[in-house]
Amino acid sequence: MSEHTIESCAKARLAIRDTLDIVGGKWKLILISVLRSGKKGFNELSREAGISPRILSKELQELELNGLVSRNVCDTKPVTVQYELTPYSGTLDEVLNAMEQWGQRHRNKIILGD
Amino acid sequence: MSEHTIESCAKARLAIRDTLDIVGGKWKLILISVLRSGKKGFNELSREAGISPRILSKELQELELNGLVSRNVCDTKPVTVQYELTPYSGTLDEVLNAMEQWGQRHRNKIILGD
DNA sequence: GTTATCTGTTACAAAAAGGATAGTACTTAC
DNA sequence: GTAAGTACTATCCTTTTTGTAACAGATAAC
Repeated sequence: MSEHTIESCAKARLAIRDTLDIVGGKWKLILISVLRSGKKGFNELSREAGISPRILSKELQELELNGLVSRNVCDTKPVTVQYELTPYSGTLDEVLNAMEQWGQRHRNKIILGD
Repeated sequence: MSEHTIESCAKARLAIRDTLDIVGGKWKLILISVLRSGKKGFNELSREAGISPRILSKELQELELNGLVSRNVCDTKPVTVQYELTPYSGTLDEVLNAMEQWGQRHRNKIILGD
């Protein structure tokens, strides 16, 4: 695990690129993070994440395409749609947790004067 | 840890955004991954990572600014520069490992027919 | 019928990111 | 002095990403 040969790093790079292709960018991980507190409607997501409808629509489609989010249309008065994390999205938990922890620690490090 | 309240998710989102600000984008994590196999020169990095000098220069400056990479000028015949991971970059190990694992598993899942 | 809510889409614009190519400055080898 | 290697930088351009604003279709409330 702590070996970093040239070949093992080539594999690592490929894997990282793959991951970035799926959840890279400004919004994917944020949206998943938001959805962790439960299923949400479209406008709800837009407000909570601070993302414009246009981008949100695109991001959700990509997340759904990659099996990370499910979209359920509810037969309510004004048709509502519920977005929800899939079980498969749980495989990203380690990534999300690691990034959350690092972000918090780094922020502390900066605040405490580098 | 498995609680995902609205407030805890707000914190999580902030932390994730912080992390993305530092190591987001197409190259940062790739470069760190490459440097895990040892210190590298500028052209060496450019070749191994497949990144153009202009972008490489910019990315390295940002990584150095954030204390993740150190730049050492060597007093050799043609002046060479060695880029190396700092100890602090080790705090990203969990993030990198998690992303590597996820990328590999996801690739397998896709190859094996989704 | 006007207004409001919900889920989006469309058209347009701006900004950020990334890439290609060439060139600079220095040194060493031939 | 010519070529080649080091480490970049400058310029220009394309692509990608993100954002803003408006609008559409459907239903309900007033």
